[in-house]
Amino acid sequence: MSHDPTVAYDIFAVLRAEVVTCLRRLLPDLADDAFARVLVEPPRDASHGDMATNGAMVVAKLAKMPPPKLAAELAAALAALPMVAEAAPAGPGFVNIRLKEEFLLGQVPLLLRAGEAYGDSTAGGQVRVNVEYVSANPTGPMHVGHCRGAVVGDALANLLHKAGYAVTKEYYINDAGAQVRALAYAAYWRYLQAIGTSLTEDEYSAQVPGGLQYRGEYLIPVGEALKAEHGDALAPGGQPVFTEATLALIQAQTVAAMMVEIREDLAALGVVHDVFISELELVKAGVTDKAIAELVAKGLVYEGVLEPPKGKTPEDWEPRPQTLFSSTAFGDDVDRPLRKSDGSNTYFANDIGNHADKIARGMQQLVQVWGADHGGYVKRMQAATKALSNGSVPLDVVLCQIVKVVKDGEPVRMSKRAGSYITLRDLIDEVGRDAVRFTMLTRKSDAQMEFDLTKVVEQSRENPVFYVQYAHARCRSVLRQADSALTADLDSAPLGSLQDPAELALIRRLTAWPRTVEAAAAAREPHRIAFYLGDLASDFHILWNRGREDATLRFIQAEQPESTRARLALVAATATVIRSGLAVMGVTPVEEMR
RNA sequence: GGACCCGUAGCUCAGCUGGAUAGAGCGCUGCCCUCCGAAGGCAGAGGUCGAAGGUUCGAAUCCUUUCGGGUCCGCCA
Repeated sequence: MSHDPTVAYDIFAVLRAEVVTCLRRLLPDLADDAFARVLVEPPRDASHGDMATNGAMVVAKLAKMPPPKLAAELAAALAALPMVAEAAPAGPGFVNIRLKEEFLLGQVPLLLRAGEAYGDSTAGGQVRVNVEYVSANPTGPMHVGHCRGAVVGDALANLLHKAGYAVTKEYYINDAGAQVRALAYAAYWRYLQAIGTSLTEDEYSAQVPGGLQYRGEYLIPVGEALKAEHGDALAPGGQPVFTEATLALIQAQTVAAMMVEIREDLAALGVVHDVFISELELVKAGVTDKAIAELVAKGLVYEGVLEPPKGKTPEDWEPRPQTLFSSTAFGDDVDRPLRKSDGSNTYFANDIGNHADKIARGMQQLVQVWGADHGGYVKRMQAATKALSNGSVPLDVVLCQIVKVVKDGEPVRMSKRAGSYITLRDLIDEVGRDAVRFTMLTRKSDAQMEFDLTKVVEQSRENPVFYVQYAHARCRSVLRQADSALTADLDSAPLGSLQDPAELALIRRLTAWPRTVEAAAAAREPHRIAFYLGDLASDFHILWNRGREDATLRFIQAEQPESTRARLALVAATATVIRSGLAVMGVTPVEEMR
């Protein structure tokens, strides 16, 4: 494999290519796909070397050779490579690889030249990926329930971008259903109050279909704004007029006001979407009808009667014919309704329009970040996407489990602003944006999480937010304290003096950053970045602590400018990778701890 | 009744898409600060990976069954 030796790259990918080349030469009769499962990874035990490959074991069967024998031959071939110091068969057929020191150390200057772009990958091939996340109903301020999805989605989008995908960050505004209509009624009430109505809240509520919802105070400014713009024209004499025109007008203005607020909340969290798509606009533009017509044309829509759910039958269940999409043809459990009994579209039908629109805009892969309560919705949407794209556009859904907010172990419930729940703003005000973002990524998204307001701001080893930030601050501190003559052009510093196991371990960790990015992106698991940074910080702190016991291991050595420069290069490289990782997470690196 | 997610050390969680003797932090036990980098550091104990089968050279990881927890199951989004 050829690669530009002046550009930083994933050395694991380089070695993997070499392993495959060697295997091909040893086994010329094997087909290419025989090597698909060949891996080159860091060994579990560092004493095994820098890398290990399962290549011999993976192809041994097809090659009709005992794995250890093939491993021995592979090791001999690998040992001849210029960057390899030693390659030896081990265990059931692994080959352990020890890299030449200059090759390993040589990664540091490449990394420094790449800067925060280190770890950028071409794996995505600039494939157009649409990542939709948050998509909270525009019916009120964002609350903590939206927070995890917002952070996970944003970090995932950043991650995919870094991995070489052409990413669109998207927000789908659910501004067409019964919920936003209920919102319009609620805003109407605040408007009536603003212009001075004789109605009581209960009297008004009695006139509203389904009763008055969304009673939080956050709609008061909307009522005031409606008054400022329309006077009492929307309710002459303070009496409500429930015409479609009036309600639609109020609804549009209220949704717009809520979206302003939601965008502000998101901005406070550092989340900025590229595209906001309106459900209502898609329906009006005929996108939704067209998408469903497409399904009809494919013979995937029919009138039918669904079986009641087994076990727990709803009280008011009545079998009735419905317009159904044949999602079972694509792996769903039952076919899904597209129309409500009043003839209007179900949420699912409109969401089909949403996904059709993404496909029509040329998206090649779709990612949805949803709350766990939407788990039952995954198969039907994947079915619809498959049908619409003839299987060419995959839809991945990342489900985020519930976050329980606690303080000192006690559940926290009430919001200062909105009464019934904790707003996103409350959370950010309490612990800060960076702590929120980092902490939301310290668990797999499909695992439940407890968010402890006390622990996430604690300055201790057990708080990963602090631990990683501290490592970066220490790096920066060292670089500030060093003589500026020593910190110039660190990418040309001779590094031969880096010999301590802790130093080499840190370098190995740094070289694992590109493959970490690729693997995390492939798995759609941004939490892996947080864990990698925790490991990297740990390696760095270990090295720092060694300097306490052994003064010769301190970074700045007054009498040793050359080894000082080598270490400063390593420190700068560490800071660079931490920043690179934090950038994916959307967390600001700090220069000092305060 | 069914679908999806989770179950790994006393606790909170990783485990790089099937690899070597299953890891980390906290907690626990024992050491280590006159001073030069202690918002700590070093070492140790602690596991039938919920259970039982299966697939294969090899399983915490894949399949089946089962037990516990969560989410959800036509006109909410």
